[in-house]
Amino acid sequence: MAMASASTGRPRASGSSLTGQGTRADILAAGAALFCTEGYGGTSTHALAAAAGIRQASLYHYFGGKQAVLLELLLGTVQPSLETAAQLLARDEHPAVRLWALCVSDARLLAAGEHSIGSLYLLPELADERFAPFHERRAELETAYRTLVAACGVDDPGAGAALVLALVENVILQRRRGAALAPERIAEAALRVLALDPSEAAASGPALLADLG
Amino acid sequence: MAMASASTGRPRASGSSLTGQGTRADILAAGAALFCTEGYGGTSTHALAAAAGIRQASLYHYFGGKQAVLLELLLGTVQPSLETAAQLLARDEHPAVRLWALCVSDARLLAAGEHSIGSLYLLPELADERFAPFHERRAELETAYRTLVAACGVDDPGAGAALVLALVENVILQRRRGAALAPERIAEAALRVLALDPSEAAASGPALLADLG
DNA sequence: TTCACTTTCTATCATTCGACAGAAAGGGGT
DNA sequence: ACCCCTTTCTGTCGAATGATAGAAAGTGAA
Repeated sequence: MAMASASTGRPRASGSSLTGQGTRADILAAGAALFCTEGYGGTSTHALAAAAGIRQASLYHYFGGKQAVLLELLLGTVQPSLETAAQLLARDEHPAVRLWALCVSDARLLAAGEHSIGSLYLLPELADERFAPFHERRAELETAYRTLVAACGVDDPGAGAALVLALVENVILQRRRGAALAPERIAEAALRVLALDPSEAAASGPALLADLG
Repeated sequence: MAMASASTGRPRASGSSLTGQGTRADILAAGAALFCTEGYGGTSTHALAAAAGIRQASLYHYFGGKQAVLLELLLGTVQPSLETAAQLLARDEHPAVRLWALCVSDARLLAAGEHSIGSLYLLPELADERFAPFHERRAELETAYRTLVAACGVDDPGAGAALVLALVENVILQRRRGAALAPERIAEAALRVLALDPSEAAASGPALLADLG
């Protein structure tokens, strides 16, 4: 089967693959950078390939097209959030503490990476039905938030979850404009917006977070 | 000089100008709709012209290009917010009440219109320096928020304003996903996130809002 | 009517787009 | 050595892109 050793075939034209993870990863990295800065429609397959260090036609060996690159980026971005959410839902700490941890975790994910990959969430082109798989996962994440908010005893969990997500998601725009608030700060604000006392969650939250791995 | 009566010259090919405001307004309306749904790079001058009911080349008679259309849309969108903010800063009601009113006003503006025009704020292409005039106005608005937050006695007005704006701006994404929270609800949450009591602001806020016109 | 002006059109330009076909270049297994 | 497979390339396609030039079609005032 010749398991992908990622360095077979004709050698790469430029020795740019510094991460050494293979061409496919290079394309994804290039897509993350370009889609975030130039937009989706503003990024041509040519530019995408050039940024990845390959020719335009070679792109089609790895992906069906631009939209396949974006979809994979999107799915890869929600997945860590979903996994953390699932872990936290199965726990039995106080709901407010778990919600705090989820907020911190997601805010960190959105703040991480060279180019804020969460920026992809904001692309208008995401309305296209080809990205429906992403929206499904995203809806699952929102459900997780709603479940935790409901467990906190908030009267309107739907609205509460929307407010909490608003604070967390805004990290994306904050990063775009310069510097973002500290994740812990956002998590505290999230509890405050639900009319909950953030002090105890902020105290025992870090331990829970460290326990997740 | 023949002041623009907006109906001179050769008659429009299609009688689509239902608003009757002239071709320029048609182009802006088409731009708002297309940029929000297809993105900036995803909208061609051809599509823009077609949606406005004119030919592609005629676009260049009214605007220097796509970017001029977007810039005018952006500036036209912040302006109402800035005017309301200026009015509220000159008032002498309690700061929390004025902040409440500003949040409600902006949330309403973002929720209004057929296509959420605030969606334009999220376009990645806005990083281009050609849109610098917009970012300046936008920074002024943030300063207004910060001033009001500071007047409320919050210890870190910069972070506070960022959190409040996060809640207000998220109306854009909420609309995109379906239905947005009520503006009053967001304003209350904004005060709560600052550890302020929203009850009195929610009580006397509507009167202030009605007084602005 | 004639003139100046505005608006909109058709036609065209070089460039770039996404996508495909097919060849070249290497590695690994036998 | 040979063959198979993967990777990457060059070359090319029709269609679409942004932009310009110049003509046609209308208005209102002199």
